Order: sequence, then C-alpha cells, then structure tokens
Amino acid sequence: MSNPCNQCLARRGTICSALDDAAVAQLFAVANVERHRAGTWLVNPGDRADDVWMLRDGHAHVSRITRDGKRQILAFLFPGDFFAFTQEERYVYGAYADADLLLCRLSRARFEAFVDATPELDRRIRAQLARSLDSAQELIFTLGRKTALERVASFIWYLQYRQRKLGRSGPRWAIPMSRTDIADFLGLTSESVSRAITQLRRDGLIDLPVAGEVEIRDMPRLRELGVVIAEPVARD
Amino acid sequence: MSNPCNQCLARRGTICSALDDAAVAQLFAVANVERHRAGTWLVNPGDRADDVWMLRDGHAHVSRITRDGKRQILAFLFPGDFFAFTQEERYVYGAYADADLLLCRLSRARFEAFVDATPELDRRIRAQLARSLDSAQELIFTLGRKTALERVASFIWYLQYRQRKLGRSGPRWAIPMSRTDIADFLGLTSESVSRAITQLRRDGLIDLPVAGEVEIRDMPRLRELGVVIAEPVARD
DNA sequence: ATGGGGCACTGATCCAGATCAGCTACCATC
DNA sequence: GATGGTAGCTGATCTGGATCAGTGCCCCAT
Repeated sequence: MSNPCNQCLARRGTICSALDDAAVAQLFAVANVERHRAGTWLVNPGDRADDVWMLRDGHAHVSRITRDGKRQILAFLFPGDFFAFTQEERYVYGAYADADLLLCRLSRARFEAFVDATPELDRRIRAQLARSLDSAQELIFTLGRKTALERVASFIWYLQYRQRKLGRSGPRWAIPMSRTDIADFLGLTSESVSRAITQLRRDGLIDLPVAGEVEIRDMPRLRELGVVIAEPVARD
Repeated sequence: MSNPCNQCLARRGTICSALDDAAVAQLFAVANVERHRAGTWLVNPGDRADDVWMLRDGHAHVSRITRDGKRQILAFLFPGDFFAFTQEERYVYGAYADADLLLCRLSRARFEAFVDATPELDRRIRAQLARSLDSAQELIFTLGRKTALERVASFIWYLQYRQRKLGRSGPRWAIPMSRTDIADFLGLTSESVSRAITQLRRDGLIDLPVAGEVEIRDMPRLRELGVVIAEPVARD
C-alpha cells in the first residue's frame, strides 16, 4: 500500500486510531476485505447502492461529473472513513482510488444487522455521518460565498488543522493531491488555484520550500483570510 | 401555526408522515416541546452544541454568514426534519424561523440514551442523516459546477420532485421562499435568480400564472437543463 | 383613497475567474 | 544524456454573474 497514515487527511475529527478500536476490529472480521489499484473506480454512478464501505489504507475521493465533463469532488477519503451511505437506490456519484487501496465492503443488510447488534459501533457510525455532514456544510459555505483566494487559504488552513489534529506539530508538510484535484474540490480551475497559491506566497502567508510541500508562515493572517465567518457572540 | 404541511418542502425522502410513527411519537413524549415566532433565531453560531432538535410544524433554514454580511443557506428545514447533529463543540451555523414554529428539543445525552434504547428510531436517525448528506452533496455539485440558469432550473425541478414525493400531482404550486432566500441557497444574487426565472419563462419551460406560484410547462427540457450529470452506464 | 415600504424585475456597467495559449521544470524511459 | 510527457505556473483575453441604479406593483396602515 503506497500511502501510509502519514499522508492522512481524514475528515475533521476522523482519526486513524479509530482502527484500533475493538468494535471496529469486529466489523473488519465480518466484512469482505478488498484491494483496488490506484486509478480505478470503486463505485460508479448508476450502480445499485447495495453496499457500505470503509477505507482501511490509501486515499480516494468521491466525485460527480457533468455531461460536458466538468468534475466536482464531493469529499476526499482517508483511512478510517466510511462512505456510500446514500439513501438513493443507486449511487449518483463515483468513488475513485487515488492510491492503491485496502477496504472493507459490507452489504447494506448485513451492515444494518451488525450495527443494530453493536451499540458502540452504532454511536460511532452516527458520529461519522454527522462529521461528514459538518464537512459537507463547510464545503457548501466555501463554494457558495468565498472568493478564489479565500477558498485556497481555507483549504490550506484545513490541511494544517488536520495535521495538528493528527498530532503532527510541524508547520510544513506534503500536499497529497494535485492542483486539478484541489480545483475540482474548490469549484475553481487549476489555473486559479495556481494563481492563488502564488499570491499567498508573494504576500508571505505561506511558502513552498520544495515542490509538493507547504509551510505556513503567517498563521493568523491565513486564518483571517480563509475562515471568513462572522465572529459569533459566544453565548452559552 | 402559519404553515401547515401543504407547503412542505422537506428534504428528498423526508416525508411528513414520519410524524405518525410510534417511535417518533415516543420521542415527542420525552422531548421539550417549544414554540418560536417567525423571524427569530433558534440557534446562534457560537452557541454550545448541546441539543438536538426536530421540527414539527412551520419552516426554517440553516445558514452561515460571513464577516462582510454574505449569507449562505445550507438547508431548508420542514416538518419531520431533525437538525443540529454537529460533532463540533459549538454550532458554526445559525437556524432561523421562517414561520412560527413548533419543535422538539432534546439534550444530546438524553437523545443518545433514548436512541440507543430504541433500535427502530435509531435506524430512522441514521437514514435521516444519510439523506441530509445526500442533499448536501447535491448542493455541493450545484454550487461547484452549474451555471446560474442550471441552478435555478434544478431548484425548480427539485421543488417539483418534492411535490410529487409528497403525493401532490399538480404541475403548479406555491414557492415557499423569497428570491433572496433562493439566491442565498444557490450561491447567487436575487437579481440573477430573477433573470434566470424570466429566461425560463421566455423559453417556455415554466410559467408564473400568479405571483408566488410556478407551473412547469416543459418537464423534459427543465430536467435536461437542471440535472446536468453524465448519464451513467447502469451496471448492476 | 392615499402614502409608504418591501419585493420582484430589468437595464447598464464592472470585474473575478474562466478560457486560451504558451513556457518551464521535472520526471521516466530508452 | 537525449526525448517525450505531464504538472505547475503565468500572461492575455473573454464572459457570466455581481453590482449599482432604477421602475412598477402589491399590500398594509393611516
């Protein structure tokens, strides 16, 4: 497997150590374990939505594509992430392996039965779904109301936030996806992403010491730029 | 209560009849029932995320606002919808009453305990969360990759789809929100929404027989315009 | 009935980001 | 170490939707 956990960029709060948990280990025991090669589709739009999946190793993304070939990435998937919980009869999106993958597949019926019987896992699944929804709403806000520069700033801020949550303190790390992937996630073109990164560098908010790596130089200003929500009046 | 169920526009698949169910009735019994006046905030960004809510009557929306006052509506809420399942410690969004509301509020701890003890309700909550995620991903796709005209077409298509799911067959019905609300949902301005509606009418896809009501005149073309996904190769 | 306030619509202009068109650096392969 | 292929960056131009500036209409209060 080409991408160990040090490139992990799981959704906010989805920590890889989830894998250590007894209930999840039990789930692994019941599920089919599958391998997929980098560059293949795990799920195709139009397939019957009969299964539920969990990613154990590698990274992938979920995307939708328009008739005229425009792509929108809905989420990046990393070790520990469950996906394909749709309530539709068929998937409307596809899931694509960005690296060699190891994953668990469970039929929906077996999954339901197993979860019903395992309250601990059940709470965990609810929490994961709620977190996926948090992430999706964050992206909706980004796509709906941020400028290109703000989108890219918030993306880098988010990468950094993830690193920190995973216990890695360094302000410098590898960006695990291409400019085109970032663009298709942020609703931009790769040119606009390039320009935004250049501007962030010129303004001294970030640096690209080596190709493929970022370093944050001015945390407060990057946050100010990317996290544009009105400062709430913290009432309890 | 000003808005009975005939204006219901719940998320895809969230049908009001959920209210009839025994498990949900049981939930009502444990929860605090509250009333809120139209035009007030139920939830403010920055509040501690200690409670879970369910809307029983009226309609509301969930939104986030930028420092410079731009608003993004994340979801419209209608009778039967649960909301505020965030895993964050505090809400990052607000929820606003668009009409007089009747709702149930449950502390997170009590909610967890109750759901654990009621497998039927538990499955229902998981399904609702998955449906919310489906809707959110639909909106991500719309915001990321559709033109203004396509966004408005898909919004009207979606209203129609809902009407049909709720068992109402007529091709004509009231739009239950303002142009500004539609714009803030679709990542546009109210001017752009107006222009798109005018164009759809000029092109004969829809009609506005009375102010505040729409009628679809050309279903296939409206669908073609709004639902822009690549036609999948249906494999099983 | 009359005045006023808000909402939908429309026209004119502007601008952020898309599009088109290179250019360069970095590889992988022979 | 030549060679081709790809990813990232940048410059020039174009354009869809935002912004600004109205107008008309409906509803409500006096």
